[in-house]
Amino acid sequence: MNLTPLAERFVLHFGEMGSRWGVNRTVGQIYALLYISGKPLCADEIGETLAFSRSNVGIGIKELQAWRLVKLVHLPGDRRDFFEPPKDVWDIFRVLMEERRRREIEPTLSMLREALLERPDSEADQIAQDRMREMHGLIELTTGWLDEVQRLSPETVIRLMQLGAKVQKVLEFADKLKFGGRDGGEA
Amino acid sequence: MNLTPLAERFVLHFGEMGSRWGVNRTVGQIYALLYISGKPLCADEIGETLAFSRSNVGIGIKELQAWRLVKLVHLPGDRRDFFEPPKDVWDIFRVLMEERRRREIEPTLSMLREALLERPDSEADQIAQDRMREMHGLIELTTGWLDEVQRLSPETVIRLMQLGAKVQKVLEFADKLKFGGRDGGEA
DNA sequence: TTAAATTTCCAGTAAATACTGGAAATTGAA
DNA sequence: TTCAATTTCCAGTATTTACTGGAAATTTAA
Repeated sequence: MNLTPLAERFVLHFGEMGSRWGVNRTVGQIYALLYISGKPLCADEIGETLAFSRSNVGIGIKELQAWRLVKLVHLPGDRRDFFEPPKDVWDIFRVLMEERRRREIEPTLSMLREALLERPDSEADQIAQDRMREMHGLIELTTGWLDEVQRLSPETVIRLMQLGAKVQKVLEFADKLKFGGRDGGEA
Repeated sequence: MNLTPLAERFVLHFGEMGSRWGVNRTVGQIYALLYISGKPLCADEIGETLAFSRSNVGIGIKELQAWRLVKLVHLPGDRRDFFEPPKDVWDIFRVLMEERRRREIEPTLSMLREALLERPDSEADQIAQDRMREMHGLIELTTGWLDEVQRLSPETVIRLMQLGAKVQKVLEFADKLKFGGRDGGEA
């Protein structure tokens, strides 16, 4: 399979960006190719198009599967493995957020929880623990919020985003109408 | 300067996590150390505490400055450069979001904008461009929302987060009261 | 059960990144 | 202006990560 100049630019860009997103060039390019192809591709097709060795494609796909960004599909009458990304771009977004959270946030949250259980036995530890408590509070708040948002339908989330800063006005109304914080009471 | 076991765990953890956040071990550890120290540190102190060469500390600090995660300060009667992170953890959060957006999102947005201006001259390009349009729409929506949210006070953002999924109820009210989308009209 | 197609694994190699120590440049007090 | 303190730069080395080709294992149609 041969790439059009348009497709090639897209693929090369994702290869470059890969490193900023925690994956290597190969993985970035493979994902980009699958994303714009509009149909499932098999490992050989990918390797041929991007000029990667068969093994390299295999490793890349395995990584994308670990990210839940591509899934394995089978075409009737063909025993090869084919791969495709989630159809809906919102699904991709959600998965990406979940995975990044799992990899980048959760380990730190665990560490902080443990560290905050200990009794500080010096002034330095006292200060350090205070700082950790601040960080912990922020992470709890934002991940808790993310949990809640994920329970909303994509349509609601879209509406919310379109509302933008006007949400402040809505909030002021909420105050009057006694919509409180997450405990349901007033602030 | 010597680390307590508590502080050491924190520092080592951030060293490990660094790679997942797009910085190396050195940078992660330096930042962690500055974060929990509660006072500005100079390069020598950092290098001595973490057992890094003086140059390595210099490079690491430069990178943290590029991220706007530490700032240079001077202590009276001392000509050495001292460094400290923003005091407020919400500032750190905001800067982190801004920088990640600038590095991870903006380049892709530019590329998509350009690619979408072109006239597709094959069915494959047509499909590819459709996919790019989807991605572009999602990014525009979310970054536009982020822009708006940044205009709110931290207190408002905190309240919003604490509201969580209950925001849906508020939105339903907003509907009745004719709070519309970002254009101010009704949906 | 066999054999061809396909995937996974692995050892070796290539490339990129991180790190060091020292030399050069810069800074600021005297 | 001088000189000591401090920072920045740079070349070389070490470490880590990426990639390849082939061999072994697995799968499935016949």
